[in-house]
Amino acid sequence: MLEARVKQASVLKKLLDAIKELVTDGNLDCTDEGIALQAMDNSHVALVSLKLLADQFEAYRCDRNMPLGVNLTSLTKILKCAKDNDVVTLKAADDADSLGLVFESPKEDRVGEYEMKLMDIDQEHLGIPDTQYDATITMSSAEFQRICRDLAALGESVKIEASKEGVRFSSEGEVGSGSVLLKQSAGTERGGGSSKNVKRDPDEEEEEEEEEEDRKPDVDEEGEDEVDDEDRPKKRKAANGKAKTAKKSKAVSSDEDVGVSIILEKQVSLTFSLKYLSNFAKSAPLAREVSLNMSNDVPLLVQFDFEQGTLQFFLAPKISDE
Amino acid sequence: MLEARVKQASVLKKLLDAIKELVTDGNLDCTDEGIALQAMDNSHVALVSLKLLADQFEAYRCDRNMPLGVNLTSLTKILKCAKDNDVVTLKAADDADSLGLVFESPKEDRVGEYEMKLMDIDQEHLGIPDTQYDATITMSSAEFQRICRDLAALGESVKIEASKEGVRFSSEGEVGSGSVLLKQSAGTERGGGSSKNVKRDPDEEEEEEEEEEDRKPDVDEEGEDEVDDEDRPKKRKAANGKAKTAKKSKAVSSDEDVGVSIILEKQVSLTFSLKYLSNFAKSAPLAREVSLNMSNDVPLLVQFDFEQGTLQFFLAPKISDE
DNA sequence: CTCTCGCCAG
DNA sequence: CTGGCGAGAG
Repeated sequence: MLEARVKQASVLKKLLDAIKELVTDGNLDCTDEGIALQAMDNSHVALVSLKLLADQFEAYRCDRNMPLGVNLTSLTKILKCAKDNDVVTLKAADDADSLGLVFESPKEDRVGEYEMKLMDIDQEHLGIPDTQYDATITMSSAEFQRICRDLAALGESVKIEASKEGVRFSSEGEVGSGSVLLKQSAGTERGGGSSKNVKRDPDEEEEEEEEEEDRKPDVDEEGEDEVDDEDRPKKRKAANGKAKTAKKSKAVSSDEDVGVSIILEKQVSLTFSLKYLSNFAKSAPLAREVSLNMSNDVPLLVQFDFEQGTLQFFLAPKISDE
Repeated sequence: MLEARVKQASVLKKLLDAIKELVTDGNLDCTDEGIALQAMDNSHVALVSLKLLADQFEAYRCDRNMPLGVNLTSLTKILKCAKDNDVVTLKAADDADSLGLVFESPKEDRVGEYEMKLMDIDQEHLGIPDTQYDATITMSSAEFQRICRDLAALGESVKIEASKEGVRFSSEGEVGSGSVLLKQSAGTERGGGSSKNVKRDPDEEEEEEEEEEDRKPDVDEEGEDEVDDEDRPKKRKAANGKAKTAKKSKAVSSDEDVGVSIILEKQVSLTFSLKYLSNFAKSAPLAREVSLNMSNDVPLLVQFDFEQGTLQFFLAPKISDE
């Protein structure tokens, strides 16, 4: 059986708000590691991958792996019956054909109990390769959302160009064209080689400043990128792990300005459908930061790390990237 | 002639928002006691009864009883021409075929004068029996509205079950089923026999506690209900009066949490159309509290007591209560 | 989290 | 034309 307790219904509500437009049905894959959902969007263009970690639940128990086929529209409806601060408990018996949801008010004077019918969903579970990206941009999720909304007023697609100086989002259409350039935050500039300290956590800046002196700042370009290729990926992976951990502790605590950080192996310039990016950006309420991970001619990964887990979106670039 | 002055146009606006969907035409019965409107809803399923008391008007004069047949849709349109804080004066000459409305800004620097055509409405004035109900639930009107909205997402009807422990609203439909249980607020639990002090006003709790010792708390079930039937109704009626008065003084002043109180003669379980209940719940802006009065197989009374009077809705239960 | 505005459906 | 729903702002 499954029994998973979430302290704040708002987290689940935000998650569903974030993905329900892209995906209407999907399997909640429940294991002892947590709950995951992976699905192509309705038009099979984008991929959504959600992971909720077992140890980040208020309480979690899953005796047996089970895929719970849910209609996300229905789930959204039912979650609307919970107030943001309610404690939510998800329950499913083995082989159950319904998912139980219990909403308890913090004062425990109000209990809502709901049952949602489940469905069988044939799921091609896609393995997602653990790609190393040429450019990783970390920025405020709200800013990302704002940029998508602004540029969507102009055109259908956005060109994202990442260089050492910053990242440029540009779009054009009937009424005109526009672009937003975000400069890398001071003190965080990194070339491809100096990739150990990835996280833009202000608390870590001192440490980073020191290490910077032992390194070669701002000198690496594509040519050099080739030389130490066997070494770097491993380092970067470690850094990513650190970034994630640090972010989790911050997501709830601080609301100071999120800077823009760019980790660059190689300049990239890719064009994406703004319709999809705007949809991805709806996850902004989940996490202060978003990371955009890009390599030329490879699907973009847009990732939100939040308290309870990770939400990833993948989207292939438009072919004509000009 | 009639001349009735209301200090805040917002009250009238809220009233019309609350009933205009149910009733499109009705007689404003003006007497020296005040203004009343009673009408079946458009589909003749529910009954709406509004009473505005003469002495709660800023000024009130009615020389002669007169029914003013108004189209509530038109009245709503005209009231939209008033700002919330305007002082409204309703005027009607004897045998007039129109109702005059004057909107004066509080600073008296703006006066709007409107005339609305009246219509002749044949009205079967229904006597509403002064029923004693087996269960009276008093709760936050906002919460009531919320529950109606939530459950309306699931099904067409709601089963309301009142017991000593609390009240449960439940509904089911295509996507699943749901129920909300509201527990009676602490210190307010009452059986049917101890029904003199009805109001859940915290200020009165001490008094209630004392009197309770002279009574038989929580021991009455159906069997006993029969024995003192001649005695209890009178007591309870007095209590209802008290409740109303106390509520009025609170409606505007405090916004502390409204608890849930349940006065129970007998457990009841009734099923109602959520469409109608949701419509009733639209009156929530009028009053912090709502009372649901139920007896098995008898129409539900949903009552809102507000500063200027009382708004009641009656709805027959669905036949299949299960 | 509530209220208001704009969009979509009946 | 009106009401319900979803999104954005205070």
